[in-house]
Amino acid sequence: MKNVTAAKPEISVQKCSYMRVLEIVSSKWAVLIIAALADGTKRYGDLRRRIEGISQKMLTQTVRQLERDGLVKRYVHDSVPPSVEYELTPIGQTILPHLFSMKQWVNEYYAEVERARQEYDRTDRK
Amino acid sequence: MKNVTAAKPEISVQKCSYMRVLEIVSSKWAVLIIAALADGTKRYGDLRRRIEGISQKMLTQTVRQLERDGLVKRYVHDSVPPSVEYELTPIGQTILPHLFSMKQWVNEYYAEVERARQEYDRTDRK
DNA sequence: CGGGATCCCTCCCGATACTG
DNA sequence: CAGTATCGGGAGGGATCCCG
Repeated sequence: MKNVTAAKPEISVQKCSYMRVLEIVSSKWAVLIIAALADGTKRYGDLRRRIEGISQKMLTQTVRQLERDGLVKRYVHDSVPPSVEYELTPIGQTILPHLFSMKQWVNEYYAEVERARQEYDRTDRK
Repeated sequence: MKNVTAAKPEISVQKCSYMRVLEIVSSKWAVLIIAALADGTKRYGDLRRRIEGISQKMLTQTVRQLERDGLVKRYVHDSVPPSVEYELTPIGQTILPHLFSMKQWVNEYYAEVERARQEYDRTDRK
């Protein structure tokens, strides 16, 4: 008779869906860029200004990755000075409700999380 | 008349809800641990075995952070050998539907994302 | 304006060894 | 069994300079 709690890694880092979520919306910048594009197309400089603290390197890099994943479309206008616009693709749009619902969750529970942290730091700290 | 696209960082790295989401469910390990605890209390070793590829350092560290945030409760049984169990708190439970729904999203769109990647690598690569 | 290319440094995290 | 402590490599990402 085998052990019921036998070793079977049910959550594989390689295959499981949760890893794929994080593979796509991995970085904080990815989430913020998608959020910034939620209400429509934006230019590069607009994004840069709207997302506080992002460096151009990370903006470019992350927006490229989102484009590669098919979540963001990049439009280059042949003009002087150059103008580049970014917008969410239909697939990119489909992730918005999930982000919104996560946002709702935070708005509802963040206060409790902060209380828990203070409690933890007060009692369990050495 | 002011510029309509004036510089107003609407998405602050410091304050916005999306950052708080990532602050709580930041790492991949956090998500995988919560997922592993979805169907009930687990012992330390069980978690370690169920989550493929996690080191004990990251398991301990992440589980501690989740405990600090009030998402996970840690039970220490005074026994020899020692036994420690982890389970989701009520707050921890409330995040599960969001994770599930993200999982659904991935299952629905991941194929398209992979297609987009291949397309991107084929055409836009140098 | 919208990037590309570099330098450089932090800190994440895995590996390893030890403990109550 | 369930951790803690320490070391070290490597990648993430910021700062800076340059370009079409």
